[in-house]
Amino acid sequence: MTKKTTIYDIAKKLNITAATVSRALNNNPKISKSTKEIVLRTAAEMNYEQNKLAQALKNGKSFNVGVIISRIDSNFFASIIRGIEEELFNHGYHVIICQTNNNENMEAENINTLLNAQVDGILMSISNIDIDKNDAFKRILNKKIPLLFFDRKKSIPGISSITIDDFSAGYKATQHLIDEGCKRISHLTVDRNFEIFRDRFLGYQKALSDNNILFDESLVIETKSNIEAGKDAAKKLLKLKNPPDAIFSSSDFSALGAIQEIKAQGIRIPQDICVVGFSNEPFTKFMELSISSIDQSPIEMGKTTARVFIEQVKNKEKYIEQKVVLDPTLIVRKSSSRK
Amino acid sequence: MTKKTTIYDIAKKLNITAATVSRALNNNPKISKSTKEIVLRTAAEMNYEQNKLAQALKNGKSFNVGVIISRIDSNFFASIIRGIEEELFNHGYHVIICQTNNNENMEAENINTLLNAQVDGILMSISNIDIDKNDAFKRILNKKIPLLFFDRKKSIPGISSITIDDFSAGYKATQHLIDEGCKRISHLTVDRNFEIFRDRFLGYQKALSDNNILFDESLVIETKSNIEAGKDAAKKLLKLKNPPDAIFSSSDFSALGAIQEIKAQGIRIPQDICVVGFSNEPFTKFMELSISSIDQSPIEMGKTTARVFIEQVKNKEKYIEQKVVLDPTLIVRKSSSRK
DNA sequence: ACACTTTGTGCAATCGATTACAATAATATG
DNA sequence: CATATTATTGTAATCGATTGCACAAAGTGT
Repeated sequence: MTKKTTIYDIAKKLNITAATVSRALNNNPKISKSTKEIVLRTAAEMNYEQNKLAQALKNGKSFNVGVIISRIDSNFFASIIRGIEEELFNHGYHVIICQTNNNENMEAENINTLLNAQVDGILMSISNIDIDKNDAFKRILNKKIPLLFFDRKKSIPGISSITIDDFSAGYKATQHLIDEGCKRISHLTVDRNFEIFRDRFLGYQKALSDNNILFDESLVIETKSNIEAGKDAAKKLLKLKNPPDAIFSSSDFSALGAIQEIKAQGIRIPQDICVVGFSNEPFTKFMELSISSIDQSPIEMGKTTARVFIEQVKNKEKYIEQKVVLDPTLIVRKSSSRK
Repeated sequence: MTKKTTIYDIAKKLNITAATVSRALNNNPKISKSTKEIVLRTAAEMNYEQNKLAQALKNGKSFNVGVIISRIDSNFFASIIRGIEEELFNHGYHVIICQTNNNENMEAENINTLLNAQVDGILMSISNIDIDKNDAFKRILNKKIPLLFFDRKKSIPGISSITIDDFSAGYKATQHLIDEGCKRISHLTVDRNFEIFRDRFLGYQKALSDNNILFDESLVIETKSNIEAGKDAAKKLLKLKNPPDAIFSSSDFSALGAIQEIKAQGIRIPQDICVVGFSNEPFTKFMELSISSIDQSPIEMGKTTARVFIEQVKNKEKYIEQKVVLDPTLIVRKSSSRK
């Protein structure tokens, strides 16, 4: 069978050295025009293709980038990866996907195997709040390859991050609900140990206080990001002696669950209760009772992450951490517009 | 800074050879227990980690697998990748993602760069119907690394594929519509040059004839898989002198578009027209007027693809192509149940 | 015509790990 | 005690490409 041809094969055929072939292929200026031509031609004839592994080993650069997320089958993360892949492909990089399922051990394991695979960088949305206390994490820093956070970040000096302004998003959503005439606004949060959820919560609080609405702890519920959790949260809220007239959820999925529960109880949306979700998952738009949500422009987030990575690779010495903050967009739909 | 430690560093420290270190680390039976122990201990102390690149170069095995799809930001493909990643991770493989956006040139380019990167296999849903006439494709065969098709396959001798039974799916959906009392059933197809779409169409035809319903070419419309295309198709159908009383769409997205258009024209679903989509995208379940659809169990499809790949790698010699056909499940929802 | 710079290639080491073969030490056999 | 075995470890080549240094041929200057 056709065993792959190497620069040695080309060299032998032309009675020159592999070194010369390598230089010719890399368009090294020290090689004469005539040799370059014949090498190039011969390489084409012999169907030569560079072995990236050998190159990677020699240069210490694999042109592979690891991307770690909790799970890929959510539109948000899939879109981010789409953005990353598209952008990096143009620079010759390949994207290696890893999922943690929000498991901290998995996250550490993923980091380790990616490092062993000699990736040139790691782009991740963290699953472990205390990632900086982790050995795997320290290995990344030791190796001095770029590490970037997107979405779920942790503020660590020297590490760039690409996020949306979650505080602003929380503020916008809440202000919108207030503008619609809501007075008792509940907030479904996830784990506030993560900066993104804390910031959304803080934005929510700030909007309340800016509008002289008293913050009521009992209206804040910590849930998982899924439909069932949203239903449960809604049940709790509706049982209150003084139930809310609006819900701002940090997740589209729990927002959907809440909506289902609210409707099941015969309460009207948006007349009785307005709802705003988060992430602008496709289904929020498609439903007859479309759900207002915060768009995080995930493709753009992915592309930006890729771009920052590329910059970092190019200016290794004079690298300065970047904290890119994208603007969230509130998308008002039926679930929260009373006009 | 901490430069990575190699087996040579360990060897030097212990006054032995790198060969011995390598053997000790690989648990080679020829190495004495005592040396193994001290090597292992020293390796740990020095934070040694295997360089997979060097290993890959030597062994001709990178433990990377390329996955090529049209785009990752659809639930169907994202779920497949989830399945593939989860399964392959357990066998030490990493997944490299590539997107074609249904562009044939992109597909060829992706194959080429993956091969240069020395992936150990390529799993793909094809974007190019004539892929077998492609040079990039021939390179895969020449290299003798496993190539598997999932979802959009092309029947090529020697190449395994993992799909659902699209004929059966088309049949089931159509039969269901007939059972609901529909007589004039339209079919929205995509590009019937792809086997999956042709098979769905053939299943549709067969169900019709099995029920003595005359096939009417004017009820078959070729569309793209998106909402706008679905709307356009519905417009055409509703303009017919004898419009359909059911639509079986090969895509959930065009089904959704059709539904929107139908409702906009004041026609009732499912009373006047029943609709069945394809792929069981999440939104089909979430909508108030939930959409019947065919579930392709994408995660399972991904896992199966990964498993077949692993098998193939393990039995290189006695490898026999496999055509795995998973069973599709019709999920009946409101858009097509008249009871 | 001699000394010196260019220009173009070759030599050989290197990246880090693996492995066939050789060699030595340790133990067994008669 | 000499030889045959076996158990361990070392030597060196290999995977494929890159690159600093050396060197020969050709060109330039005086």
